[in-house]
Amino acid sequence: MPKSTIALEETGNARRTRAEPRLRRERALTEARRNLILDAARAAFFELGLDGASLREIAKRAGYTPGAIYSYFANLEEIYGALLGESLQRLNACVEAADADSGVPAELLQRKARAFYVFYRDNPKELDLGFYLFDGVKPRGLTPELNHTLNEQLMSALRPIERQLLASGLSADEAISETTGLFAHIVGVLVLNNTGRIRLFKQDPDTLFQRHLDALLERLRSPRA
Amino acid sequence: MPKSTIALEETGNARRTRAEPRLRRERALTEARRNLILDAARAAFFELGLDGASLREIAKRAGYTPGAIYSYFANLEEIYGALLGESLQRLNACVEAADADSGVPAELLQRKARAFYVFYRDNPKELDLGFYLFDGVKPRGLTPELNHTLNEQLMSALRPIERQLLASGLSADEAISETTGLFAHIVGVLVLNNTGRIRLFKQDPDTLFQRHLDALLERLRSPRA
Amino acid sequence: MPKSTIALEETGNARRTRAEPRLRRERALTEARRNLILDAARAAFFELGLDGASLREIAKRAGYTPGAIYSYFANLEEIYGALLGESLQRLNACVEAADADSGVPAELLQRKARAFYVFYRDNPKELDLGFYLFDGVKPRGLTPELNHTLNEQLMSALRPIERQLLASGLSADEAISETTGLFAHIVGVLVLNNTGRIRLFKQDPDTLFQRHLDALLERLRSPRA
Amino acid sequence: MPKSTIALEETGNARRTRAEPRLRRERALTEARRNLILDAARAAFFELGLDGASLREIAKRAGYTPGAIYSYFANLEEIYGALLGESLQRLNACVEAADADSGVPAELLQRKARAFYVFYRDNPKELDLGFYLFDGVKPRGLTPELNHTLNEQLMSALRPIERQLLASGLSADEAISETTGLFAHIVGVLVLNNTGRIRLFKQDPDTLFQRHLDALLERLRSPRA
DNA sequence: CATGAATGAGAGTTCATTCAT
DNA sequence: GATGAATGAACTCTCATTCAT
Repeated sequence: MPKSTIALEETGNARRTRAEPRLRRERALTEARRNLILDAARAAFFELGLDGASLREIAKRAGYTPGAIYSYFANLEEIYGALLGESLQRLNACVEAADADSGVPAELLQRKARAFYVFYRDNPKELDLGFYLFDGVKPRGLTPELNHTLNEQLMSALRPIERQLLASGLSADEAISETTGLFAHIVGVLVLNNTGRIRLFKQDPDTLFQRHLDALLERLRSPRA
Repeated sequence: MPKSTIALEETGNARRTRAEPRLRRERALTEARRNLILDAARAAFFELGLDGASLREIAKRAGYTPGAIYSYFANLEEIYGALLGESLQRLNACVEAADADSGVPAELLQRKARAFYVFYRDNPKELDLGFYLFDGVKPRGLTPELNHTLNEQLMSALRPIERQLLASGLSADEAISETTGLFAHIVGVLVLNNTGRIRLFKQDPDTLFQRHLDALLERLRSPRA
Repeated sequence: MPKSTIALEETGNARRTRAEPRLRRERALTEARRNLILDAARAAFFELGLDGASLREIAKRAGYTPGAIYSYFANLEEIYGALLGESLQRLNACVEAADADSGVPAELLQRKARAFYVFYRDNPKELDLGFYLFDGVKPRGLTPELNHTLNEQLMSALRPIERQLLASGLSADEAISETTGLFAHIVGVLVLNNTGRIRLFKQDPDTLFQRHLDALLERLRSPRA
Repeated sequence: MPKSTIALEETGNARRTRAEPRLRRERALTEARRNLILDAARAAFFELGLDGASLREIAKRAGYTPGAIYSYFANLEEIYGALLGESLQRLNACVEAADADSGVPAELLQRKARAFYVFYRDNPKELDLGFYLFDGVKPRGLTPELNHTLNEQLMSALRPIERQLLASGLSADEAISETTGLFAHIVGVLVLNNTGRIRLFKQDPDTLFQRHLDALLERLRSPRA
């Protein structure tokens, strides 16, 4: 029975069916090469910053001629976009992986927030990347769809935090507002840290962040009347 | 006679005070022209951003040819540095000018903090400028001395805030820590705002900042036991 | 048996006539795909001009990848050549289709000439195509044989005009000379028109052409003594 | 008296007055270098055609690096424009220089027209140049002003012909119409000649042009009733 | 002090063509 | 027959900086 079914399937679009393995393999190879280029781009970006991550530099690191890159990406900005998308995916994974020993919302909130903070603290360049590509700055490369996707990914990474704030008794409005505030604080602390400004004040970012978190938790425990 | 005059000029800052009128005039002119260039640079930077404020563009706006600029600045980065210094001076002026109706420290604190926030909210490009030039990223142009001066100017702009925190009863350590936290928060909120990220969350920066300030004031009123 | 068949196929054009059905079918398919590519090329050329009709663009429109095109054409220029051949075929058809109500040579001449003129007036890009590929400019692609064929096609399109001039009483030499003159005039008027030069003089191409035709007809009626 | 006048002139804007010789010399040098680049461009264009006259090629021939060209021309198209302007100037000179032994309008007309024809017959590439830069094809480089100037130059070169037609008794409308027709004919004959098409018909351009001219003169002599 | 020509390096991008698969 | 990755060369243009004048 199965056999005849297969046979039936093979008549008609047999060519497509038989070609599938090859197609799959080639698609996988293409994907792999695309990733090699992204690796090169990421490395260049980490070592040299956005300005240094020129298309030529990326191509060189990937072992390609500049023109070859255009088989995989429409233009340089698309590479940046892909890099950012990838980065946000890793961020999401980190935040999702963060877990608490107990089921207490406050503790889970803390873990999620710390995961977010630590991700960018340990990968400072990724913060730059995120802020390079923003609404309407560069005309080409960052299509509205991609922009939308990237924004969604960012918001998705913050959702676990928002969820714990809701679970802690905040209203929807308050939850999103506090989430944004926390996000802003993390960004601020890390920007100051990355630019060496925090050292000026003889502070360290971890303490600053923890203090902010504590204050937030405290506010949750005893809300203003 | 001439000899002793020369000798006198060479001691201390005698050169400046007793300088021949011609020298003094020329020095003033040089200073004026330097400022003309800075004006042009600032305008270019505001209108076109850091990328658009090329040396050529600045020269054109200043009515100079590119080469002439090098009579007043060692290189482009030095112009950026000077621009930042100037910006910090204006920031300081804004913060100092902020005053309270009453003498209550909490109110003065609020006014000073708001002045700081508003300055960067209304001049978003100056924030970029500040973060472009940071420790050890760019080799040339930003000398250690200039870096030190700029850092001092930044800290000076925050000192009024720190002072009010002290006046409100915080310890020296706490005061500086809270100042840094406030600074970080402002930076974070504005970076998020400038990059269009705040709109994502349907928040607005003023509310976010005010909320943070309120929480701080609250903390000052009823400190944790 | 097979052997003798092969031998037969190899003599003369036996191969084509006696070809196995499979071969014939494949040849027909190849021809069809070649035409698909030419259709795509023509469309690209009409919409984007010669510069825009890149091999990539043609391939994309034909639903092929760039490499595939080389199964049907030796290079890009050969495509242009084929396009021109096709264009000349359509030109010939237009001129042949032109007919007069009466049998008066002068009227038929006018119709044929107008048909020629109108063809290029309404398809200005085809004129460009014709002048892009000319003697000895581009080394590759346009073989002497192809060049010969194209020239024959062009002359063939002008032959009806020449024939009517002969029928109107001109000598062979005069006929060919007037034909060339008419051709030159049409080309000149249309080049001027396509490049916007005619508007400069506030003239319109149709009037210009008609005036020239009238003068020619007048000359035919009352030849110089 | 003169002396004191001079002295008076020198006070006030003395610097400008004294600097004049230097300025003049430098301006002359700049002009000379600009011309060197134009020479290189013209040579490249004549030898390699418009496609071959790339900025790199022009720079190489002028002994410059590509970037240096931009001190003299805003972009490649501006070079083409300058080349065309120059060409039209020479055309104008040729037409103006053409003169007749007698004062008969018909003869002068013939001389002027021949001058126009001969100019483009002997400099066939300049015809291409003229048709490359036309209304609204290329966005940059050919500014509306430049376009206007070039158009004026072209019309100016045809004006002597128009004038003789008027002198021969044609109305203003007829004169401009015949001028345009003559222009079209010259263009047509030469395009056919340059692309090798005239040889196909075993004609030669000079005869073709002369025949057209004769027909025109004949028409002038015995106008249609 | 100021010019502005010139360098040299580099930017992103496009292209016809080739060729292993 | 068809793919599509890859080359290699080319393209225009921009830039900070230098330096003879």
